[in-house]
Amino acid sequence: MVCYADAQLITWFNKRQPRGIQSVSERRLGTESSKTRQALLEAAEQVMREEGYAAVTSRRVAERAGLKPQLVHYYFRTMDDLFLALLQGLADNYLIHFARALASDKPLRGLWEISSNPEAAALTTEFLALANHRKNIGAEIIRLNRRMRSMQTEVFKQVLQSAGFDLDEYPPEPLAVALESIARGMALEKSLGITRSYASMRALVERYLTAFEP
Amino acid sequence: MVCYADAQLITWFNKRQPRGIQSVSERRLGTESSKTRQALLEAAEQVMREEGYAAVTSRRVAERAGLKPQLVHYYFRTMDDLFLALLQGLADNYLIHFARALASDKPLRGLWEISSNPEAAALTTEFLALANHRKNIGAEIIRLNRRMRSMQTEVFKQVLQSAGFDLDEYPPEPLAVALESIARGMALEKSLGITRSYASMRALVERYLTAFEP
DNA sequence: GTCTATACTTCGATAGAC
DNA sequence: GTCTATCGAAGTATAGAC
Repeated sequence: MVCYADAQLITWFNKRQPRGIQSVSERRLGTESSKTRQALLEAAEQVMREEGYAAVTSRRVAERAGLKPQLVHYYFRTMDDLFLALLQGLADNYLIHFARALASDKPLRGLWEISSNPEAAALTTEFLALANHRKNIGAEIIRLNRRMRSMQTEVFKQVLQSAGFDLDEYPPEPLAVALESIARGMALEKSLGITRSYASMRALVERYLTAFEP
Repeated sequence: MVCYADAQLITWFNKRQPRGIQSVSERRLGTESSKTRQALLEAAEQVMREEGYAAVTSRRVAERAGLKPQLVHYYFRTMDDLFLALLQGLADNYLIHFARALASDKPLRGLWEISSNPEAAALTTEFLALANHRKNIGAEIIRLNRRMRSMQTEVFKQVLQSAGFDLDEYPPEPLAVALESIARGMALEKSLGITRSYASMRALVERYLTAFEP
C-alpha cells in the first residue's frame, strides 16, 4: 500500500486549479496566515455544526470567537468566501485521516471510520444542503468529491486485488460510494439519536470488511 | 405481499400520537383544509428545494405563492409549524409511493426508485440539516424514521424469506438502511451534477435486486 | 380570509479613524 | 489589525381594519 506523509499528501492535493470566480472588490483583506482568521474559521465551524449553515453569520461567528463582526468581513470578503475556506479545511482534515487509514494495515476499516464520524457527517450534510443552492459551494463540492472518490476507489482496488477478488464482481468505485453513503447515513442517524440499526449494520459491514481485509 | 390502498395506508399511518409542544398563542389561525394554506405549502416546498431551508421565509414563500407574507403567519403560527407541516406532506408523499411499491411485483426495486429521486433526496437532506438544530423538526424526523424503517424492513423480510434467503446472512434491517443510504447518496450526487459512478452502481444494485427479486 | 400598518431584530457590507 | 459608525435590506411576528 502506498503511504504518503500527511503534509506531503495535503501539499500535493492542494495544488489545485484556481477556484471559481472571485470577487474583485478593492477592499483591504487580511492575510491567510493570520491567527485571528484561523480563530474565526474554527468559530464558524462550531456554529455550523451546532446551529446549521443558516446560523453562520458574521455576527454570530464573531461572537463565538470573541471578536467584532467586522473582522469577519476583513478576513473574508463575503460569507461565501468564508464557506469556501471552511470547506477547504474540512477537505484537509479528511486528507489527514485518509492518509492515516492508508498507512494502517486495514485501510478500508479506516475509510469506514472516517465517514462514520457523526460530527463530520453533520457538517458534510450542511455543506451538501448548501451546495444545492450556492453555486460556488456546489462547484467546489463537485471538485472535492471527484478527488476523494478517486482516492477511495484506488484504495478499494488495491485491497480487493491483493486479496484475490475479481474486480468485475466487486467493482471498486460503487463499493467506495456504498461504503461512504452507508457510513454517513448511520452517522447522521446517530447524531440524531437513532441507534436502532447500528449494531446489526456494524455486523453486516464487518462481515464484508473481514472478507476484504483478512 | 400485503397490499394497502393508498388512502387506507395514509389514514392508518396518520393516526399518530400528538406531536411535540404546540405554541399556545391566542392568535387566530386558518383552517387546515384551506386552499390558500395548501398553496403556501407548495410554494414553501419549492423554495426549500431550490434555495434551501434558510430561504424558506414568510416573505419568500408568500412571494412564490403570489400572496402577502402575513398570510403565512395566519396559517402557520411560527415558521417551525410550517416546516412541520411540510415534513408531514413529505411523509404522506413517501407513503403513497411506498404503497405503490408494495402493490407491485418488485417492491425492493420500488424502494430503490423512491429513494433515488433527486428532488426528494435534496429535500430530505435539507430536513436532516434542519433536524440537527431545530428540536421540533429533529423529534418529528426521528418519529418518521422509525416508522418508515419498520415498514421497509418488513418488506425486505418478506421478500428475502419468500426467495428462500437466510435472514441471518441477509439481515433485513441493515439491508434496508443500506438501500436507502446508497440510493439517497446517489440521488444527491445526481442533483449536484455528478453522474460518474451512476452506471456502475446501478449495475451492482441490480445484481443484488435480481437475486432477491427474481 | 385577506389586507395595511407597524414594532422590533438581525443580517451583509462598507467607510474611515486609530 | 482592529475599532466605531452606519446603510439598506430582509427577517419574524402581531394588532386591527375591511
